[in-house]
Amino acid sequence: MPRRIKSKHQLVATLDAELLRRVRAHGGLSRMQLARELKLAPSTAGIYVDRLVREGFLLETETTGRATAGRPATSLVPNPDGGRFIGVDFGVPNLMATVVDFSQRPLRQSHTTLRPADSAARILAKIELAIEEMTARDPRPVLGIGVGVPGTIDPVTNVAVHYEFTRGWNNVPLGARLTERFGVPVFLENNIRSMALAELWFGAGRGLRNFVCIGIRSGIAAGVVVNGQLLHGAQHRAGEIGHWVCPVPEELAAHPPARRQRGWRWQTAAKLEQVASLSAIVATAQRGLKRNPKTSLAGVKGPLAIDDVLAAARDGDAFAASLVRAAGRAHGWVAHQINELFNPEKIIFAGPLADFGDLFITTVRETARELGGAGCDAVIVNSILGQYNGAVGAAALALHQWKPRR
Amino acid sequence: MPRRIKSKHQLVATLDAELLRRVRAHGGLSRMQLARELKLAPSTAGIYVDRLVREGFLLETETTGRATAGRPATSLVPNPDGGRFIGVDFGVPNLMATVVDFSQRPLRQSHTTLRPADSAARILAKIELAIEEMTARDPRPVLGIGVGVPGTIDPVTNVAVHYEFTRGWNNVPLGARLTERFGVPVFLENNIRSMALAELWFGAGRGLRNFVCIGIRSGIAAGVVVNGQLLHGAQHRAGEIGHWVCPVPEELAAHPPARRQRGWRWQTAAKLEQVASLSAIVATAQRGLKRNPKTSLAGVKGPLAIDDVLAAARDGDAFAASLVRAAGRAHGWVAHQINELFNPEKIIFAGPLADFGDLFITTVRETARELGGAGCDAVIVNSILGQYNGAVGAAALALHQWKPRR
DNA sequence: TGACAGTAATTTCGATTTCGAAATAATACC
DNA sequence: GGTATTATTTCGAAATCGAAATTACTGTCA
Repeated sequence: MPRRIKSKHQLVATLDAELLRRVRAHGGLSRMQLARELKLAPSTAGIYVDRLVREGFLLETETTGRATAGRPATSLVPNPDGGRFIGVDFGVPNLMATVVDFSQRPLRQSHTTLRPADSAARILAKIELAIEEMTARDPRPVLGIGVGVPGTIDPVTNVAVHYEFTRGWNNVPLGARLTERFGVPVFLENNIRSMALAELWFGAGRGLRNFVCIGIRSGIAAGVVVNGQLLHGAQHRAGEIGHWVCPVPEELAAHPPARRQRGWRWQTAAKLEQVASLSAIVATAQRGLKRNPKTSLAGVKGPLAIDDVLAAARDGDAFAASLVRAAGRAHGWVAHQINELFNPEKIIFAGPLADFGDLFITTVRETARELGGAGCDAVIVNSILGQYNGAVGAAALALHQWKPRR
Repeated sequence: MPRRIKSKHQLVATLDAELLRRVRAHGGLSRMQLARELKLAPSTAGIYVDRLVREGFLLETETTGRATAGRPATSLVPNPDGGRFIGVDFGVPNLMATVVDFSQRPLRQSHTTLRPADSAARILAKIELAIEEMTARDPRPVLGIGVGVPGTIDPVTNVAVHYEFTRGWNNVPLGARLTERFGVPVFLENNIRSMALAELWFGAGRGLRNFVCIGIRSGIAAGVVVNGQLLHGAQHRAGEIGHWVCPVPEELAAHPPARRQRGWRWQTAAKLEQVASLSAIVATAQRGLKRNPKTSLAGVKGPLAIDDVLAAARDGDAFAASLVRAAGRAHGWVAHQINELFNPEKIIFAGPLADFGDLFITTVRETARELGGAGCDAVIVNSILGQYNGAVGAAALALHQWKPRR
């Protein structure tokens, strides 16, 4: 007789949640399929499902056309009215929020900006405002809140431990604060990791057990999924590839090189973030304006923004395009390193460069293939989830942890 | 992040096996401690322990001096006579074998060499011979065999899939072959990963949940432990950092550089393995003999071996020492990258360079600290397990999977 | 068209496992 | 000797299993 390690308590505690997760992931499963997936006796699966149906969290749906013999399965889907979850994701310039229903469909979204000068208190206030906005004029209960936070967090105490680019952002008791304010469970996660969760549950990572999501915004970080689970590291600081010391594509080097080495340059001090993040690209563009008088970027009023560079590249501006391509080379190197180390099924790029289109990702692929010799096993793709990516992942974080109280 | 149900077949196969693992790890646990660790009711823990004692796999030991009030706990330890396990680890030049008893104490070890020209069949024969030698003149039953194999393996089918440096080493049904021959369960693992297992269970990784073990032999690879489990990757090919494209320390560059860049050099094509593996170091030493007439290495007869270089470095030869230091720099860069990506508790170096002493590891630490700016969170250490490292890990692999049949 | 075989999902219903709380055991400290 | 404290065992209750019904279909053949 096979013995289970999970005690009754632990099993009961998580079985409801796990069952709901599977149903959400597949969008409709029968009792038998659930029993097989969770390795439960059919009778046990039945007991749980029946209870969740009775409580209004699952709906039994009519079986759609089958052609197989045998009693048709009754499909179970999450009841959209089971409750709502809120997700917030913020980074240096943007704060995104979303509400999703119980079947994880987004109901509403909002977007505000944060200023680099904003204090921790100000950011907290803006988060609370965004959450209120999401719950306004909708009587259905909110069951949980997820927040994607830049920097390191402690998912046990729900404290935002540190973020290097916001003053005073140290040991902010974000979880406690929001729980107190809204009276529902709050879950924190690092924001690149919540992007990875979004990929895992809705995006290019659906159904995969091993993939890496690389988020390129003002910083660069990786969310790593191993065996279907997020990698956190000893101090929840895993994925900081922005600090990787990397080769520098010619075009992105701070000073023109003395001598070309097949288009790359090595500097001891070059961190990936200072080379191929959005802010680094903008800075390089700014520096290069004089040397590239023909570029359409010269006509931009005020300080350059990444959107200017991307728009110019899209319109065929050679200088802007060369910068995008150079960033693609740097990230191709990253993809190669990650592929060799993790051997993931996919490497997913997220952020404005990914939303931008083919020029970037094609260069990434080419570079990774070149460096890999035999080729790169991992499929390299752009995220297709768009900019609410992190917020949706954060909402799903709360949604996926939630379980009915027994 | 999904808290996954450890259902019966998933993470922890059976309570019996898990219980034995815990007892081995702690070297003596009471029923209560086991119940707490495994989150079982005390009564349940009691049932399992009693049965294992009855069957002769656990021994109840006298309680050693305590000072606490309350009924003293009866400590449980594995019965050394519960059975023996054999571990084999082979790489390009060496084949190591060991037998351990049921309490994972090594009983005997052996060492043979393989020649690069050896065919797959010849290697298989040598493995079988080594195993026989281990079981000879000892009537106690062998319960399992673990093998650390270079290259990729499939732990499900127990096939050695591929190894680039051995001719004909493709889809070798090593597991089936040995099971048939010896009639016991056989487990395969990649050999760097079995080194990591040895560290996890006996070495510098004891008690840690997140660490990385870097093995430097004729190739370079990493065994990664995340949440107490080995990382395998989608095709069981994770950890191939030997293929990483890396900066090249001056001293190890194939051609003297045109211009120094703070002691490093970047080449698009430089793979870590071609720069800082044992064979690369030997090759560089050989190449550098002419330019360094004063080195004691010039006096070595025949082709250089890595031991010559290490011995010379230990004796104060400046050229040899500079090569060791340069390898340390390269691996310091590796440690930095790994630290940022995984945020492990430790980074453990294994192989002759680690056995060699401080010169190497100190340079690694310094370089990692420099590159990390704020410093490197992970503790960087040498393995202290010596060269039977992988064999012991392989034996433990079998030992830890084993469970009494019910 | 309607019995009937075939098939697969679900339920039913004891059997088994595991739990949880209370009882018991074995010590230290007073 | 009594009390406090912790480990282990006891024992009824709850969870889960597994195999055997039962149900609800499809397809086939008279």
